[in-house]
Amino acid sequence: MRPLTIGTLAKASGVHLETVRYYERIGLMPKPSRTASNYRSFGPEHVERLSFIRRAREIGFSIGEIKELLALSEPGRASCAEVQTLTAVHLGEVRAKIADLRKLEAILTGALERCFAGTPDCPVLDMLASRRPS
Amino acid sequence: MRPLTIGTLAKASGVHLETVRYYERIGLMPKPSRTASNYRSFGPEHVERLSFIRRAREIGFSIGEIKELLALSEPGRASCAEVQTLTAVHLGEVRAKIADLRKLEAILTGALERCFAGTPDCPVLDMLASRRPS
DNA sequence: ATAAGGTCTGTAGTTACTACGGGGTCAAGG
DNA sequence: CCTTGACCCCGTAGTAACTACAGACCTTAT
Repeated sequence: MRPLTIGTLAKASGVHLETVRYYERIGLMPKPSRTASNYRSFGPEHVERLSFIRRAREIGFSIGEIKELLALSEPGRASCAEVQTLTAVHLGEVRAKIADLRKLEAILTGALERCFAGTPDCPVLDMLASRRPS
Repeated sequence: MRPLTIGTLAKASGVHLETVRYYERIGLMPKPSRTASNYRSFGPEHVERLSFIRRAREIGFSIGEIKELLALSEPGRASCAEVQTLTAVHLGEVRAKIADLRKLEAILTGALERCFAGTPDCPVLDMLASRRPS
């Protein structure tokens, strides 16, 4: 497997090309070597790291959290416990967000149901105008 | 009730002071009249509008959507149907987000459970390294 | 009179990208 | 050999929705 250009790496990892450069700028990806004509030159380890990052982002980890995960995943750091903690914190955030959204769902559903009941004024606007959540 | 300063308005409506100025800049709040010394001067109608905006934001409407809601709520526009549509669209988005987050919750929970089972390698990092969602 | 606290403007920082503009480079076809 | 199209370079600016200054001015109370 010979060196990949940034475009090939982007396709291989499923990350937008400009995002790869962005990750390099913020230090999430290492600065790669360059060809004679100053093109970035990547290897399979970059595909792996970038794919890791993409999956972690999809699961909702922040860039900061991913930096920690990557640091913890370096060989020699028997850090499962710390990864666990980080994941548990993130899981808590996800659950909190779900709870919030369910409340919103109930509010919106309630307002819409009153709409279909054919009330004179608009129940959605009423709700927004005067915090009557029920 | 005499005119309110921006700080009083902010407290009365529950919106951060700098956010009030921001809303004015982007045209979400009207430009208020000014005192002789150039202080903004607000009335109760501003408290109402700003509270409406805050509640709509809490329910997750975007600034753009709130602009529409405010336009639709002006007297003379019997627009309950349009408000309904907007709300239904938003409700759809909320439900989609809940569905996404529940998937994430399952993934994270699964990874953590395998952790507690005391496997040799870190299941969370394994999952991120090699898309094995099960 | 002075000190504390409120307000003014404009600008920059936040998160995680995405898009542009103006230029250099590479590979294939004619 | 030259051109055309696709790729790459860098730096900057834009996105959403704020939040946080800095430095100046004003008001209120002691």
